Amino acid sequence: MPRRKSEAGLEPNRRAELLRAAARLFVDKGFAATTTRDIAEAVGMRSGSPFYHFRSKQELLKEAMIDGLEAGRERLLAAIAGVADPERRLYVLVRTHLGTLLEADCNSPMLLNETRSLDVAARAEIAAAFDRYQAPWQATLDELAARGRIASAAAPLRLLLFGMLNWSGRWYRPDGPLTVDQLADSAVALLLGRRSPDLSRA
Amino acid sequence: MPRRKSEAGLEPNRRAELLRAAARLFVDKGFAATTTRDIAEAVGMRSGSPFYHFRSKQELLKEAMIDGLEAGRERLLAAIAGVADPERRLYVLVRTHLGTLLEADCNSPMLLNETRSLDVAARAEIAAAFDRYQAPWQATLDELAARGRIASAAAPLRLLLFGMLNWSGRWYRPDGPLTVDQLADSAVALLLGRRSPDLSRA
DNA sequence: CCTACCGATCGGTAGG
DNA sequence: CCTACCGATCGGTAGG
Repeated sequence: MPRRKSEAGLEPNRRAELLRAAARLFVDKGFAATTTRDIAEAVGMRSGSPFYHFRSKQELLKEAMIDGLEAGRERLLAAIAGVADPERRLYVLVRTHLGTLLEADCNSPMLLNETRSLDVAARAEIAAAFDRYQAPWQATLDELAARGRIASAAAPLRLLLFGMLNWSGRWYRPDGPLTVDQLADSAVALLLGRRSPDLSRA
Repeated sequence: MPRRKSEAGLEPNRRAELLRAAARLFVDKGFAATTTRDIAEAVGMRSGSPFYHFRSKQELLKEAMIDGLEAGRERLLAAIAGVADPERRLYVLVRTHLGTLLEADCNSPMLLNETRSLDVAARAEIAAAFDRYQAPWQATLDELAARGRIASAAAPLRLLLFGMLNWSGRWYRPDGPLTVDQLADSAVALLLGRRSPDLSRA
């Protein structure tokens, strides 16, 4: 069921619409299993039309990933602005990240999966965007390590942290027994070595 | 470059060979991006021949996943046999799981990703196999919780744990600075709330 | 397990 | 952004 016909150029940003639809489909079905026809149909276009906006299916993926990471980064920076206490800041980072992953309609971190579908040049762009996304995390972990609240801000800890958060995109169900707030609490408690007994019944 | 011709039935188990090749390719390129021709070629068959052993590409995936989970489970059970202390047993579980994931040539847990490509019946079989895989973990976590060494053995903790372990399949490089032993140490230290200062330089 | 093949689908393009 | 289309590839099958 196609949407209304576009009025010859009056449509402001079909490109952004395509990117959102593509991101959603890539997350749900995977890059290879998603058809450019699926994407076109999702925004009410004909099969060839996405190629008026993007050179290739790969470019659609690359742009969707970079846009998603950049939007996520801006959400992070806005959320931690003025949060001086590093423990509190870690919580805000975790909660905001889980929000992007589990609540926003474009859970971009899950797309990191699909980097393998890109060529070397595009991979480098993704890596750079992900580094920017990681920067506020690294700063906060460094601060926590300096104060002795975590053992180390070195690679293993940061990667284990992203692992436990990102994997939740695979199993978390919004209609399940666990709220995103509770999940964020559990993750932070685990990281900071607290017992968080209030969650033992979740 | 095809292998030698099979001598009419003397070949014992081409089926298992196909499953190993399929698992490897599915992990590396993803299910949808892997061609049944890729799989055939990997074991020196012609394009149509895998369908002599398997009804469909989906069946190949399902069998590869179940075999992988079952093999992983047997490795787990063998490794923890006779390990009475639950903290030590947790370490052995983590280390063995990481071995399956990062060292064995069939890192089956990564295939859990591809469950979405299966129909409902097959998904139920996978879920059952994964439950069997999880059983020894749950028992150990319950024991640790009963002794107060972790806050809770409820869902969030177990899922966060699998998350941080499984995600490592995405970034871990055997030729990198981190050994699998060190990674296992970091993960267990995080879980049990220890500081593990010996890893602060990794 | 191979040969030979089919129908369907897919990414992408020409030309407007 | 649509119409109309192409070449390539893919999962799967018949028949031996």
